[in-house]
Amino acid sequence: MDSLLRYFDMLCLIPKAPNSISTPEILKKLQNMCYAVDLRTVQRDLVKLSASPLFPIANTENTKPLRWFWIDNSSPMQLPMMSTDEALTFKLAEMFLEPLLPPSVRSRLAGYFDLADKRLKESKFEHWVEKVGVVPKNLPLLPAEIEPSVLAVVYEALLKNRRFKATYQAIYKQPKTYEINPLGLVFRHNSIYLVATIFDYTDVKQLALHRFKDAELSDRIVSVPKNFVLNDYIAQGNFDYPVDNHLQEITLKLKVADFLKQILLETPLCTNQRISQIDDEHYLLKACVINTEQLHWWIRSFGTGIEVLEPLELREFFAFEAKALNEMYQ
Amino acid sequence: MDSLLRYFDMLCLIPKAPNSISTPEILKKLQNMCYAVDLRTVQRDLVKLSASPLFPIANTENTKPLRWFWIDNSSPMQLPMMSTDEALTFKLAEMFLEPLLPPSVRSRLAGYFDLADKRLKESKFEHWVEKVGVVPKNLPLLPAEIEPSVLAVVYEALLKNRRFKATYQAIYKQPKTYEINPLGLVFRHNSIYLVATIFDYTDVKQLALHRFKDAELSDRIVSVPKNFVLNDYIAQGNFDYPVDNHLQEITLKLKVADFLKQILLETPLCTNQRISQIDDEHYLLKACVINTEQLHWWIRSFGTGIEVLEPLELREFFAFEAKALNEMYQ
DNA sequence: TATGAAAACGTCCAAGTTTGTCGCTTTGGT
DNA sequence: ACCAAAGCGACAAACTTGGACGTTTTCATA
Repeated sequence: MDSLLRYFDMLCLIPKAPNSISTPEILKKLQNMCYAVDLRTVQRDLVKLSASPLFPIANTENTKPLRWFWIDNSSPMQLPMMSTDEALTFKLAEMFLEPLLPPSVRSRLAGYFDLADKRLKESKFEHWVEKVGVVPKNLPLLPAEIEPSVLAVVYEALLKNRRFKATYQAIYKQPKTYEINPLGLVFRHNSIYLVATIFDYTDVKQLALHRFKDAELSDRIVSVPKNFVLNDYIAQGNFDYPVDNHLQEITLKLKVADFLKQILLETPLCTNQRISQIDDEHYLLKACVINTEQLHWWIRSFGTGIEVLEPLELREFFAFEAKALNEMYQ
Repeated sequence: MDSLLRYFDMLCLIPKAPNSISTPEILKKLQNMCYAVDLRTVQRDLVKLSASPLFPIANTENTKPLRWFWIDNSSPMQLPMMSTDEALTFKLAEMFLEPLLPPSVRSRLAGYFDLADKRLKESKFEHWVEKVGVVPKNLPLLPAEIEPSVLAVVYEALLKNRRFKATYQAIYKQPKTYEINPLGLVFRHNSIYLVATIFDYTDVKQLALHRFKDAELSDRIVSVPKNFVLNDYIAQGNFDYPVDNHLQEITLKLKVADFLKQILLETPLCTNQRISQIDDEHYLLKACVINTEQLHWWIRSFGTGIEVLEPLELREFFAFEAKALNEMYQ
C-alpha cells in the first residue's frame, strides 16, 4: 500500500514530453518526501510502470542517467473521473473560447477537451452537440495565429521573470531582432499583446504576439520600470481605448426601445439599475456605470434603439456624433 | 503490479460525491474487465485506499451494500501533472469566461482552475496574475445567476433525453409548474435559454434558465418535433436577431478610419479581405462576409469610423439610420 | 415475525511480490 | 586512462496480497 503511494508520487514527478527527469533526481525527490528507498527500487519501479499501457512513460535510452518523461499527445488521466457535467461544461467553454483565443493558445487545453469528448462518448451522450448552440454577441473576427514556439517562450519568460531574444516584424517593416524585457500580456480584440521594454530602453512598448517570428529565452532577469503596474498601464488608455474621465462613475439615463428592456432585465448593466415605462414602446433606464469606451460602443451598437438622456455631456456627445454620421452619408 | 492497475481502475469506477457505487457493482465491473478477484479483496482494497489522504473516498456507513464515492470539493488529481503552460492557459480562459458564463456554470470547472492555481503557486510563479490583463471588447453586463440544482437537472435531461418538471417564473408573472420537453440549450447575451416544448403542445418555446425556480427529472423520453434542428431554429432568427437575408454573403466595401486599419489587419473580417489607402486618414476595406445582425452592430459601434459604401442596400440602410438617429437627438 | 440471501468483516496461511544488497557492466567527465 | 555514477541481473529475506471460511449484520420477502 505504501508502495502504491510511492508509485503515484513518482508518476507526479515525471514531466510531460519536452521536459524530463533523471532517475537519481526522482530518487532525491522521493527521499525528500520521506520515502526510504534504494535507487535500484526506483529503477525497477519505473521499468514496471512504463511497461503498462496505462502509464505511457518512456526514457531516453541512450543517455546514462536515464531521463524519464510522459509520452506526449495523450490526454491526461484523472481521478476522480471527469463527470459528464464537467465534460459538458468543457465543451461549452470550448465553443465560447473558439472565436476568442488564438488556436495555439487554445490547443494547450486540447487534452482536456478531448477528455471531455471521450467522457461524453463513452456515456453514450454523443448527441449533446446537436443540442447546444451559441448566438454570438460579436462579429466573429478571425483570431491572429501565434507561432506556438513563440508562445512557449513568452509564457516561460513571464513565469520565470526572464528576458528573451526575438525577431519581430512590425507591419510593413523588415523583421528585426531585439532583446525583449517582458512586463505583461494583454488580451484585446482576439489578439494578444506583450507589454515590454526593448534592450535597455525604458519606454514601454506593445508588441503583438502574432508578429513575432521566433523567440529564445535569455538568462537576463526582467527589470520592471519604476512604478509600472500593468493594470494601471491599461487603465491609462494605452490600448487605444482611453478611459474617458479616469474611470468616472456616471448616472446614466437612457430611453430604450421595447426589445432592450428584456435584455437589460436579464443581464443588467449594474446591480441597482431601474427600469420604468415611458410609453407603449419605450422605457426609461437608470443605472450607475463607469463611463468607458465600451459603454459608448454598446450604446452605438443599438442605433436608434437607445437615446441618451443624461448625463447631458454624454447626450451631446452622441448628438454630435449622430449629426456627423448623418452628414457623412449625405 | 497487476494490483496497481486494479486499484487504478477501481478508483476510476468510483463517481464523485452526489453519486455513488456499491461494492458488488464495483466487483461486477472489475470482473467484466477480466480481473479475477474476490468480493473480499475489493472490500479490503477500498478500505485501504480510503485510508490514504491521497484518495479522499468514503462510503455510506449505514447502508448495507456499502456505497463508495469521492468526497467532494477536492480538485482532481491528474497524471501527467498539469504543466505550467496549461495552468496559465486555464487562468487566461477563466479571465475570459468570467464575464460570459453564469457563476453556476463556471463553478463546474472550479476544480480545474484551482488545480491551475496550485500548480502556479507550487512553481513559485504566483506573480503571473499581475502580468496579465484583458481589455474587454464588450460592455460587461452582469450574467444572470442560475439555480445550480436547476442546471444539474437540465444537463441531465438533455444528456439522457428525458423530460423534467419545473417551476418557471416569466417576467411579471406568477411562477407556474410545467412538464418541459427539452430540445436544446442556446447561449446568448450571457444568458442561457432552453429551447423546449411544454406538456404535449408542439409549439417551440424559449425559456431562460435563470427564471426556473426548481426542476425535477421525469421518466418520460423527449419527443423531438418533426424536422426540428436546433441550429436551423437559431438561423431562422428565433433569437431576436434575425439573420437578414438567410445567411446571404455580400461583398462589403467600407471606408474606414485610420485606427481601424490596424485592428482589421490583425484580426481580419475574413481570409480574403483587401485593404487599400484612400487618403491620409482613410482606407478602403473590401471583404466577403455574411450579412448578419452582428455585422450591423459591429459597424454601428465604430460610429463615424466606418462609412458603408457597398452594397448599396446596406449603405442606404445605414444612411437612413443615421438620419433617424440625428432626428432623434434634435 | 420468521427466514434466507447478500454483504461486511475478522482471521489464517500459502503464494507471490517487493526490496535491499552485491557484483558486474556501461557511460561520461576530468 | 581513470574514476564516479548509473544501469542491470541475481538472490534471498521480509513483507504483502488474496482466497477460503466462519460469524455477524442488514434488508427483502413470505
